[in-house]
Amino acid sequence: MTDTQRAVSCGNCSVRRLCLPAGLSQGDIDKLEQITRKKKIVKSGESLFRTGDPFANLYAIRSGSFKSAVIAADGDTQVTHFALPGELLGLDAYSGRVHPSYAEALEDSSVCVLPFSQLETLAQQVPALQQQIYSIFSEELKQENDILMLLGKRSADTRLAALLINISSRYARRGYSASRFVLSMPRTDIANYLGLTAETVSRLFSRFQKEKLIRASGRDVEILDLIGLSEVAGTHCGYEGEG
Amino acid sequence: MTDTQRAVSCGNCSVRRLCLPAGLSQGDIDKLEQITRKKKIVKSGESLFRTGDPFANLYAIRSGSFKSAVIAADGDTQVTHFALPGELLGLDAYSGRVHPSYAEALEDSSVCVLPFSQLETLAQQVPALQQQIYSIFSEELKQENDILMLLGKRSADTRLAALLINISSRYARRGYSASRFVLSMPRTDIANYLGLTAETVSRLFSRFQKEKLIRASGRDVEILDLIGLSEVAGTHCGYEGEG
DNA sequence: CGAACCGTTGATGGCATTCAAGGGTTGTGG
DNA sequence: CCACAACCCTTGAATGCCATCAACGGTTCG
Repeated sequence: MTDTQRAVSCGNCSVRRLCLPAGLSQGDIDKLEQITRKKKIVKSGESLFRTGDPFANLYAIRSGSFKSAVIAADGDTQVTHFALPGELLGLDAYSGRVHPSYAEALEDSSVCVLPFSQLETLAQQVPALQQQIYSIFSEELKQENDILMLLGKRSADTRLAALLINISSRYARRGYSASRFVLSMPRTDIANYLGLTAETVSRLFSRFQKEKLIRASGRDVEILDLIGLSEVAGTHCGYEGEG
Repeated sequence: MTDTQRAVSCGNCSVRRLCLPAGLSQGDIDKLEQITRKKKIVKSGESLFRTGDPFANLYAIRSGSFKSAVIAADGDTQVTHFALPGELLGLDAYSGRVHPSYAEALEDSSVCVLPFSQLETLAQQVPALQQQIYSIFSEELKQENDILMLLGKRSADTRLAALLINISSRYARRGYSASRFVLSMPRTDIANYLGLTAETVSRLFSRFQKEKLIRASGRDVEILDLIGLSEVAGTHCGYEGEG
């Protein structure tokens, strides 16, 4: 972990429209910047926080990606989220003052460290920030409901198709290609997240490829037939995350 | 829908320790009461709000119970939550200004209507209320993660056992018996919530009864062997909701 | 060069769904 | 008061989807 005291501030951050500053005036952003100065580098495979760690900060992803997961009593884990730049990690730790989940970098990544007590105080003074925090909480709840639908009702192929479309649209929102991207997570994480096994996911990648829906080579994915893929997803990319 | 302008205020509400007033001083509760005056009666089977309704209020359950659910593009629904007195409904509607899910009474119920704009303003002035709102959001996120684990990884019997223990502990917290209670929802809703079919749930009720874990007659349930039931749940009643 | 991890593919089996039928309860209207 | 419809719950039998077990090739890294 390293601190990079570069002149990267919210005002010129590439994901400011997707992050806490969204909807804030320049003056408010200036105030926000005073508590987002500290950055942290997390290398691929390293943890940003672990289950049980005391809650002190939220983390805003500047670059890279993370998975977050919960651990059951028997040690079994469930991946609950793949997080991309602009998204906040640690929101579920507020009520218990302890992180109930852990977050691990899927690639070399960088985050802003947000001391929550300071954020709380500032939000008390800046209604727009307050609203943005509510909005992020609310959005996350909405997304989780859509994932519940996916896990509760959908077949394996539908789940994977929905995930691919979801990731595609999230990349697109960040200015990257919607049709071609590199997955940052291994098959096992995808499988875990979707409530499947790695073998099933691998078979589905093969099948989608045979059906000319995608072209995939390892983690390199190209969507060839978005309409077809959407049909497999049943347009249950109502779970579109953010799009 | 009827208004009951009785002298039921937060200060003497039976679920105040589980609801918004938790952690507030008497003075703050007095302020809160001024925006929680309006009550609403919802009869069994009626909707409190529907998918797509504009967001204006949060609702705090005073008595009864609700299910909330999301509807997919193909009309398929997924029950996402069973809500008991003291819990808040509508939090997922903030960011989109529209209810992404609907809430339906499972029995004749009563709620407090909380105009969110007023709640927001008050929270700006009362830090303890602000914190309680964060806490409720955060708690909800934490619970959803636990449900994801249930749906993603667990067998049918584990899911049902975990739900029974969860409901039991939530009733207990509200001063009712933890070992004997009446489920307010039909088997189909339980099945939908757990990602199963009604037939499977019914079979499990029978099996649990044969194994002397519970005694059940329709929706009337008595837990005979909490230890045994917990073992089936794998102590994955880490999804304990609130216990 | 070997270990560790990752991804793929095949064969087999089990668990939950699906399809089907029947009984109990509630509520309504003749 | 009875008949009938609409639910709700239960149980049985058969199918099918996905997990499990197993083996193997590729890549990375020490």
